[in-house]
Amino acid sequence: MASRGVNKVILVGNLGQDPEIRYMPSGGAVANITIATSETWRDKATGEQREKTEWHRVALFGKLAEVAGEYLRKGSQVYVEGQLQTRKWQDQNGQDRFTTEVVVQGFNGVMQMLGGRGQGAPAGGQQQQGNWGQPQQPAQQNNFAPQQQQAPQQQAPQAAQPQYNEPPMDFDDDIPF
Amino acid sequence: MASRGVNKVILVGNLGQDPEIRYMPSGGAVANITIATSETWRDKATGEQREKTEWHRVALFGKLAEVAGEYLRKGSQVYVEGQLQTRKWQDQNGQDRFTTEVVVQGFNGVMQMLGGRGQGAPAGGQQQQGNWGQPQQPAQQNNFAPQQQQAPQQQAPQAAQPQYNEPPMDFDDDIPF
Amino acid sequence: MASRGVNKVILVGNLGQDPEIRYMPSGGAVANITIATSETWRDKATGEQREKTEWHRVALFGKLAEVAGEYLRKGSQVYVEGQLQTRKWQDQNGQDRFTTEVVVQGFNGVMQMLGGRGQGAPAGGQQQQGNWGQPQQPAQQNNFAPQQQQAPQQQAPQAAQPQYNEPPMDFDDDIPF
Amino acid sequence: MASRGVNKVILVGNLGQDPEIRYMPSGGAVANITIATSETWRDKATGEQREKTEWHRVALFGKLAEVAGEYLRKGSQVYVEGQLQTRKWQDQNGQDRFTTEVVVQGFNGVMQMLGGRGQGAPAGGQQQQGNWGQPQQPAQQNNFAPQQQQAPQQQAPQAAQPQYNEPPMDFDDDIPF
DNA sequence: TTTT
DNA sequence: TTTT
Repeated sequence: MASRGVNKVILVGNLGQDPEIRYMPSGGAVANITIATSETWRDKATGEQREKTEWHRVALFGKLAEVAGEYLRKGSQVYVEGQLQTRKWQDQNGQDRFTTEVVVQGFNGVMQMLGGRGQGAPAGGQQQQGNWGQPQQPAQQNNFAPQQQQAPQQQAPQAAQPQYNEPPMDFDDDIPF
Repeated sequence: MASRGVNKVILVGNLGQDPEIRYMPSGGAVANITIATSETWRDKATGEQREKTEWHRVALFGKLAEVAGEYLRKGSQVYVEGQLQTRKWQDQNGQDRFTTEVVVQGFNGVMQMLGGRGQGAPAGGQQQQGNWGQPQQPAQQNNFAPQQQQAPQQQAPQAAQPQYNEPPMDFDDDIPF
Repeated sequence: MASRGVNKVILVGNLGQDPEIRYMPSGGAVANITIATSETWRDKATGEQREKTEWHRVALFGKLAEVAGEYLRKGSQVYVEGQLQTRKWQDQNGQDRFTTEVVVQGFNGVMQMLGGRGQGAPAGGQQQQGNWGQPQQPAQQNNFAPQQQQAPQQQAPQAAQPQYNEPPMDFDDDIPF
Repeated sequence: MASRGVNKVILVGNLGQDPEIRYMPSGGAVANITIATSETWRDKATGEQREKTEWHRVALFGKLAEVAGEYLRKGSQVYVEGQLQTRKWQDQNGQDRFTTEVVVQGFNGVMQMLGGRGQGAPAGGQQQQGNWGQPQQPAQQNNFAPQQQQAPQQQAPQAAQPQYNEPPMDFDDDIPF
């Protein structure tokens, strides 16, 4: 995998609902989540406090999807880092439609649960420590060069290929996707 | 303006076409550009080199829009930093449609032309060196300043409110957003 | 203000100690905090779980400093976005020393407390839920607005000039700055 | 590898000098570069244009170091994404000193040369500024390609592959808008 | 020390 | 010095 340019999205927000987990034919997990970010400001004219919430559709793959499915819940606060991806699908009338998502995958992808113990309680169990990334050598200045190149690999094809061609999740009407 | 969460997009890529500049009733400029980022990889099955290009719809506002209109051209390489925004509109059948864009505005927004003198020639003239960050005409600059810098409190609402409620640029049907 | 290039740091981590608040001659607040980020990995040779913590020196200015002083505490989880800045100072022997910090200021700067009610209790009171991003007293909020939002042109110079010329916080000897 | 928190630095700037390449006992390459970012503003008091340049010390490892050594030169414009790291060393008096660097490595690390041929590096012609637009030894370049592409598990190297040596996207008919 |  |  080589990339030309930079395509990066960073979100910190709360889940609008529980993650939806699916499995691809390959067996790989996919987690769809929606993350809310919002801004508040005081309306100049009326002096009232106003708020606007932006909903982000996020798709996590592989190990990150599993972790999301296990530990994230509606309301969970999360940090995600991924890339923008627009995919095409057909609506019931056969018309082309497009959906833009934030795709989070091993390499380029990061998912960090925030808030500590207080939220995002694991589904009936304690959180497994730090295994979802892919074990590898730390950023130790002295020994990584060799190890950097050892494990990362299975991710790239995933990153470049179309992930899946299905219609978007169906949400409530007022959610913008 | 206060924000809850983080909503950030960083792109480095090349413009697919010249910017389209419009002006809002308020006089503020809006520039629509499309940025390509791409990834290449070798297909595991066929061994062929493959490439996938992602096109990003980006909307710049105010001063950044003016600079974009003046200096960016099809093929220009650019760094933009903005936020994801999905807006709703009605297609010709009255059906709700959604378009996701990267919105780049004064505060949270950054736009940096890359590559130096070689590209992004100013419209109808040679590009002035090192001046593209600030319009050459102070008058121009001052026209925008009130909205962007001297009255930034106006920025927050702009940032939070729907930027403009117009149908998306009319493009070909096969456009991925 | 115009910038050439991009200088951006994004950190999510926990405070090693309570913020240290100071005030500049101008009256502006400065908050110094240290943020820990860490990585864990399994040692290939020994098979043991290992961890490496990186400590970041962060300086917040103006309103963000005030908020930090009011709501952040040792252990608080926080998202900060700022820029790298290296400043020069003289040690007791008159030798030049350099300290690199993450500077977080109004414009380019972002500070978001994470984790909700569970942590970072406000000094001497219970933290209101979902309100920690904005002081409860509108008066407070308005007090800061003039400096940060209504007169942002004053921010740019601040951002570009050396923020303060003092020796770094004195920490324990083993702290990496 | 698992990380707690986020430690991310994004820089776009120009090299102050040619990269310095070293090799570790393991054989892995390390490239040290310095990147300048700057801000300009108008001094409120004097009305003069002022500029402040920030210099960043960046260390690239492994494949990215090799690419940097081969293609980057003094003046080259580059995008790097890495993490902050402070390391301890002893000066000639045996005193502890600390140096903070941006460490760029395979996974978390990104290095993208900017400007393409448009910016100055003509193909096999006179080099305008630096030579990084075109590989000096094509053989060398080809050495990397096979590894990157035939063994995708060696992703880190792939990430470091020369991006810019491919034909320009042709922005013609196949553009989705 | 870069760049404009 | 944090956190898990």
